[in-house]
Amino acid sequence: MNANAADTERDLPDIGKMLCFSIYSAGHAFNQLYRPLLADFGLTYPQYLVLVSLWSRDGRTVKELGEALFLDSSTLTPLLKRLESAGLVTRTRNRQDERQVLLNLTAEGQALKVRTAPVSKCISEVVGIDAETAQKIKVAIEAIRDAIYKRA
Amino acid sequence: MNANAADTERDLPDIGKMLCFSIYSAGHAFNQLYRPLLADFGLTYPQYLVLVSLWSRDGRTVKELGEALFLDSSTLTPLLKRLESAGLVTRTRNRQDERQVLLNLTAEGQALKVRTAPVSKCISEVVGIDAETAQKIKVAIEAIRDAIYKRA
DNA sequence: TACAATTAATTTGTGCACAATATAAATAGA
DNA sequence: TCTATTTATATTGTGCACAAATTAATTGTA
Repeated sequence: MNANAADTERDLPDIGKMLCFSIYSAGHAFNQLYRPLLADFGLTYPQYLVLVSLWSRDGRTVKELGEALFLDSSTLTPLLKRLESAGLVTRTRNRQDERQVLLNLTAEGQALKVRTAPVSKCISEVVGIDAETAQKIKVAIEAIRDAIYKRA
Repeated sequence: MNANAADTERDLPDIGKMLCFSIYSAGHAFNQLYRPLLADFGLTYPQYLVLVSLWSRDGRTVKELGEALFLDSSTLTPLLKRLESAGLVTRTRNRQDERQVLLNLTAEGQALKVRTAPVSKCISEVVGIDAETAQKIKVAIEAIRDAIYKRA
């Protein structure tokens, strides 16, 4: 193999060396880990993330929720309608600004905060790393995510 | 706030503290970063990952590809049909075992290996971290992914 | 050789995820 | 005030992602 071929080889993508693929595949792994646990409550993983967001701050608009989750309204609107159909959230137009839709948890939606508590405990047990290590990895991944969104 | 309330609070999920959410949102960020770059070649990010896999080992079955990408055939079959329609891969039943479908790159599919080389270069520039740091993060994420798949 | 069990791929149905577009309300400027 | 622009949601269309069920081929076993 000559020098040029070696140079070319070095730049070519290899699935085993791609950081993006590790993130992509780990995302699927988490989804599959959450799925059966959340299915007991009739929830999907993205729906659970919406509820987690609302549990810490209720009464937000779709846009604010989207900023927290890095999702836009075309993803959230149908998802929120499903949560509304399930009786977990209400969607009401803001009287002060009729463009906005305010999201509020119902009593049942609030109650899931406590009822689903064992889920997050189970997740951290399976992942099996200590809080500090997890925090370090999380910060590193967030830095990458934020770098991408800054440039793009 | 009494001790019980503090204990309860500690266990409740917070989107800002969840490692899984950083992975989930970083995955979307990568997808959005790749999208316009790959659109020039008529590819989606998952389609690109399939091609990357085949570039390093051509002639695999759907099952083998799925094991490499952590995807099952119900995801891959329609994706591979689209790549076939685009003239990038061929799908042929294995004569030795008619249950299997062998995947092979066409000349055009092979050619994309070189033509898309600038894409991965662009990605690493935007992510903007050195190879060693990226490697460390990748290994940590893979360990989490593998821990999940081992238990689930 | 029969025929049950396993395996590989496909099909079906549901739910994200997102670009592009549409709609309607609020705001800004002339 | 009138109209152009901006903003917040919703809609449409395409493509993953996966569980569950289906089909067809192979293997195991009596």
